[in-house]
Amino acid sequence: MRELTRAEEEVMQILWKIKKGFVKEILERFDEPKPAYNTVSTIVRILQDKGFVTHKAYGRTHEYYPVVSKNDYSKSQLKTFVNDYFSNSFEKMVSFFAKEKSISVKEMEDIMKIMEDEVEKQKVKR
Amino acid sequence: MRELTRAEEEVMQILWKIKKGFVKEILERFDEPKPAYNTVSTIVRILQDKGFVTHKAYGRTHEYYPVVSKNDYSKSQLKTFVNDYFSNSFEKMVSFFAKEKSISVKEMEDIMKIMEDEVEKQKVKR
DNA sequence: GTTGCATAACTAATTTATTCGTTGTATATT
DNA sequence: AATATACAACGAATAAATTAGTTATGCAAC
Repeated sequence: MRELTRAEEEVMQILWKIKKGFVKEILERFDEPKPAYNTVSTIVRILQDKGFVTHKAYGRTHEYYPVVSKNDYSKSQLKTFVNDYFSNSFEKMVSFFAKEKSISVKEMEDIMKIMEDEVEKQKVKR
Repeated sequence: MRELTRAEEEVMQILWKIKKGFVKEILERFDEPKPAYNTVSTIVRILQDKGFVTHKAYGRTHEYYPVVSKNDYSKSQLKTFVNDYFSNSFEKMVSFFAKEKSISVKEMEDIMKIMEDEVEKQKVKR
């Protein structure tokens, strides 16, 4: 999956949030100082070329919406990250952050609960 | 912490791996097609300006080594990622990947073990 | 000392990304 | 129908990143 540049990612984050929108609506979601209308319009068209969004035309105006979901993109991004920084091991990554105390006890307990359920589910399947 | 560009990250990954090295040694680690010596030299000097590496001079030649550890950089990167894609919740991220089956049962079991230990450690401290 | 080689520093060239002005066209307004 | 408005498309201008040529300096070999 192609990478998003900074500017492109910012637009995607907005589109993921609002689900669909006209350039004008995307522009509104930008923090000050807002870019020019044309800047957003250009970025959106680049995103379309890259296959991240598509549009529905209402006469002359276009309503854009994501084709690549935030989940799919984040999956691909984290995969690259885990590969580059934790030799492709999720376990290494998670345990690193657990030991670094970047994950609170509460979070760890919640994660463990989810994992227990998942492990159970996988076992049942067999 | 500043971000690394693609080219910069590639050099850092090499430096993190070899611990320290002269430009020539860094160059050797590149896959074909290797960039020009000067390209690597420039990137390393940019990394120095950005504070990611420093050097020890042996006469006219410089031996470069990382100032920012791979751990520190990955921590900062993942923090940004979790913030942007999982509203700053580690738990959301990990459980998303657990449910996506990007984490194997074996990995989950190992992670749970580590978390149990960590939770225990945290509790003892109080 | 002179020549040749290795290297860092500097700088130019190229590529990629970002930003936005201009233009043309469709639609709405009068 | 004429004018105004809104928008997408285009493309120019700028900025940032990447790549590598050129230059200057130090050191080694002779």
